[in-house]
Amino acid sequence: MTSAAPGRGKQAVRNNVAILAAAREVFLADQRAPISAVAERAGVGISALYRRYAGKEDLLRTLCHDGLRTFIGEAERAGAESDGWTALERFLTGVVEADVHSLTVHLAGTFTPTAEMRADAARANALAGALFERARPHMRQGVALDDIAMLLEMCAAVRVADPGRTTALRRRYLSVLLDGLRAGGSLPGPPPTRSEVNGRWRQPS
Amino acid sequence: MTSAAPGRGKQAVRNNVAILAAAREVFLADQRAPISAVAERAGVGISALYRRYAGKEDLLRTLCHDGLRTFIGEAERAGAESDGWTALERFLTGVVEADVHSLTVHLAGTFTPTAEMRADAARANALAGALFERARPHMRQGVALDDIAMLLEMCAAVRVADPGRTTALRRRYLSVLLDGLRAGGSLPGPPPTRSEVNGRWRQPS
DNA sequence: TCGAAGCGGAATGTTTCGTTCCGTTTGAAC
DNA sequence: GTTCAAACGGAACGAAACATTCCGCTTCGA
Repeated sequence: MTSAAPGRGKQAVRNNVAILAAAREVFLADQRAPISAVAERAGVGISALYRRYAGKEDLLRTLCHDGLRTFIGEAERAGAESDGWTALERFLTGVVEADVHSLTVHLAGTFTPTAEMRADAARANALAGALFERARPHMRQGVALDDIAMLLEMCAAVRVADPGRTTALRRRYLSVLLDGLRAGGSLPGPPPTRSEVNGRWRQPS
Repeated sequence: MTSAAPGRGKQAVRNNVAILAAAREVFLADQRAPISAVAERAGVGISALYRRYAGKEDLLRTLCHDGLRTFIGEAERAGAESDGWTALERFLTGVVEADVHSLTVHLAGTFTPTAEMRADAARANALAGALFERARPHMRQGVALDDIAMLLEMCAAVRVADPGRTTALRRRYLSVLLDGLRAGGSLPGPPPTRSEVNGRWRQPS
């Protein structure tokens, strides 16, 4: 599909990217947005969407999978830091800035995950777990890996009209949270369980 | 409507409460829930709803206004604490436990506020501002009142299937946030502006 | 026994969307 | 310049989700 096809090859290549970018923006702003909003934002007809994706669910799944891969990439890159705390900090900052959480957790439940996605999710979890373990000595007692997932969720909840400001504010509150993780004393109650954190994913039927 | 009416007075009184409680539960779980879900949860027919409220918007407005009053009540009660930090802490804990935020901010934009609501909102703001000022000496530099609004929003984003666990987890992360607020050092970027925080409210047409 | 206050829930009308379909456009190959 | 498969745009269609209305039935104080 590079340029050797008869017909509108160039436009098709451009649209491949435009559609994914538009879908990202639209579904980040509203996970329940209609698919027509994606087409409109991409400056494209609806048929251009259906030529590429079998349906809405397929598009959402693709988007979510992309987010998962970004998550994995951030984790791998941050793992190169020599200091454990710095690594975790860099990882979380990267994830928050990419707004990966809105692409993954918030879209979960709107589609049936593939086997490959579940494998990637497991890998993502392992990487995050490793980062967490390295950073644990720098944190207060009782903090668990699943706490981190919830903190990311909290950051994703920060949202104002301007996307740039949204990112800036998230950085601000991630900073508060990270400082809170290093404070002394113990935390009230137990951390979330694995199933509480993963409760959003739809089971493959 | 106590018991002097002909017809089904007793049932009506019971339903008054049941419907509001059901609406609270349903709309806390999903702000876009259909009104029929409220009736079902209350164990009541749809007409019982429409006898009391002019429509969905009216019900949502009532619910939101109740939340606003709870917010004010918490602020007044917490204001009685002698220590400024303890007062803020108690206030925020109370607000988070009552899940007031999901009832107010999350429902804003789904109805047109009344003049009385806007007056109450102003009063709520003033009370929160007073609590914040008293606590400010205990907090790191650069924290603003509007930051507090965002922190509440972040807590409201914590949600798992079991409501009891949801409350417990929110307490846990509120604790992290509060410790983060007292940490040293400055925060990245400016706090949110008033309009960023209030952007959700629909203007009275 | 009466009848007004309440109620349940089917019926209605509307809006919102996902998906399909078909006529049109594009551009590489000849 | 002509051809034709690849792509498109967007109207049309059908299904689903909802808010609201309506009407016949129930309850219970007088």
